[in-house]
Amino acid sequence: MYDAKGFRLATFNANGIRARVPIILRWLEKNRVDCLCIQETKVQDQDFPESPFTEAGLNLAYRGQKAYNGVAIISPHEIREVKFGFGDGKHLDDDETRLVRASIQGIEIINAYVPQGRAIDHPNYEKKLRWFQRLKELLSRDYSLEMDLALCGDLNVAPEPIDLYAPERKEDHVCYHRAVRQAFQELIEWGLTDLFRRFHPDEPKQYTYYDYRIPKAVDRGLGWRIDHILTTPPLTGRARDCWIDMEPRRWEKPSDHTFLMAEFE
DNA sequence: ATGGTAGTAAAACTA
Repeated sequence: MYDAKGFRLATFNANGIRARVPIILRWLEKNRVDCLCIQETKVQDQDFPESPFTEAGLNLAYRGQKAYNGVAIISPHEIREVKFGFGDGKHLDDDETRLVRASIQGIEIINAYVPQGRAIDHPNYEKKLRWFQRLKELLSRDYSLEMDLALCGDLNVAPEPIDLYAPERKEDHVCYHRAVRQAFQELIEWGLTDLFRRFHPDEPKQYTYYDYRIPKAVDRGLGWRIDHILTTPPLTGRARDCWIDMEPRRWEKPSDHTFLMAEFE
């Protein structure tokens, strides 16, 4: 059922997991990933829809809060060493519902939902930039470049002009402003590879997020590549492909089919 | 058109 040699990893912003359970189950049936990282579950732990997944033989690790944030990992394998937040003793705000770490089949997983930032002159943007700084510190403290590590999730940053529509009009947007792009680059400089871009250099209009307030955003190509899978050198070496699952009009809403996937040997 | 809608959860917030 699952390829014993290979490992398939996916990330998905659910925007409310309770509304997405049927979609996720159907998607998992078709895609058979070894690990699915989810952001924006928007549900308290006591209300998390466990049984649809456990009855399908899947294991879960999740932490959420009422209405906002929330992260989860779903896997057919044992999910080991689950940790929430940065573990730096700071326990700031909503860290524990934005960051979950685990080890699955010997691969270290960091599933992150980076704060969106609201506006570049809003305090939340400072928080977002600090969040990237803390991610970098987390990498230095708890991980090494020799590990099989994937940092994935909704990082809320489009790294390059090719990664969003109308970049010339988005320079003051919290997901494209120079400071947040620089923060992303510092993760890359630590030694991670933007796996999607490695397999699709210079390929435009490959987006993982479409604002559902914009009519026909998918058809009009009004999207952003803000969800990412970043890998350490040994895991990059094992990677066979990375792609965005887009099957237009198969689902009702843009967010229903923007899974980012990677396959490793 | 600096708009719009989706989800959560019960009026208004985040994205």
